[in-house]
Amino acid sequence: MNIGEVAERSGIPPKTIRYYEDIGLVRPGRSGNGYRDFRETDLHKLAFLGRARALGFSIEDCRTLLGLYEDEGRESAQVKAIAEEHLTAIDEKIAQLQSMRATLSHLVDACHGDHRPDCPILSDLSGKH
Amino acid sequence: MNIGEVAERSGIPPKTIRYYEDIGLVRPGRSGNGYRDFRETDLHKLAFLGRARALGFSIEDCRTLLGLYEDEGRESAQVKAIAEEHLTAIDEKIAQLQSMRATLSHLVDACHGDHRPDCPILSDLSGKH
DNA sequence: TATTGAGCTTCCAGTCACTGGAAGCCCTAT
DNA sequence: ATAGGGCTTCCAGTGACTGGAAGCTCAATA
Repeated sequence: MNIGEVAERSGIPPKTIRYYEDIGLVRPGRSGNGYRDFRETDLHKLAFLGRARALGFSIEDCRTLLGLYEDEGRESAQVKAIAEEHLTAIDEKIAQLQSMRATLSHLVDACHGDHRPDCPILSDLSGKH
Repeated sequence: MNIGEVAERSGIPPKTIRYYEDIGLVRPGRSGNGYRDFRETDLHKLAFLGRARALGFSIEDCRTLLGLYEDEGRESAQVKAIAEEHLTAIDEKIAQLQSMRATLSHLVDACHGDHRPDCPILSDLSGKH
């Protein structure tokens, strides 16, 4: 399978697939012409990576998860630990964004947004007084 | 004022202040010994930047906001437009994170997390079947 | 057979907003 | 004289790609 077909079937762009090979996440073979030659297992891996990335796992987490996936002797506790840690990180990010959102939303509501220069948003950013 | 004092009073690390000078956000003078020499207005600007960054505005947004802040002839509508656009972006990020969170949270709950290898998280990532 | 054009290759650079580290100057206190 | 802390510049690395250039391969068409 050439990279184009794999890209289409996995939903991952060719550039990204090459990058994943660079950093050792997949190791496709090569055809006589120098083209990458992907097997079904490579496609499967890439789809796995696509889903893991869509859940926000870092590349290093993905690498570990892929390793666990291929390790018959894994303990589900290892997987769960990674997922829980990631979940905590997501919760922290959400909380941070919601805090920004709250402040910003107040400021936007307070700004009349017309041709005059007075602006509560800028006042706040400048330290109010 | 030397960079150390400005860093302490603005809450922005010296490295970051130098970086802000590099990209033209602040333009401190220089003392005879080559040290940066900050005035109160520079400090004020840096504090402004710190607050804007804390609300998640990009550096380019910060540059624009700073420009508007210093422009007596600004229209508050310009400021509000930037803030509203940023608010929308924040809402999109929150929605995306919440969607990840929901999926991941289900998977974590479904995983018993013990010494056995069966794992709904990995099953899901691998495409289930 | 010659020539398109699409698809593939590698390599380099850029993104964003810093951050770490190295090498070296300046200033104050002991 | 020396030690330390603070300051300077410059270079490189972060994460995860992404864009672009130069050039090779392949299938189809004129």
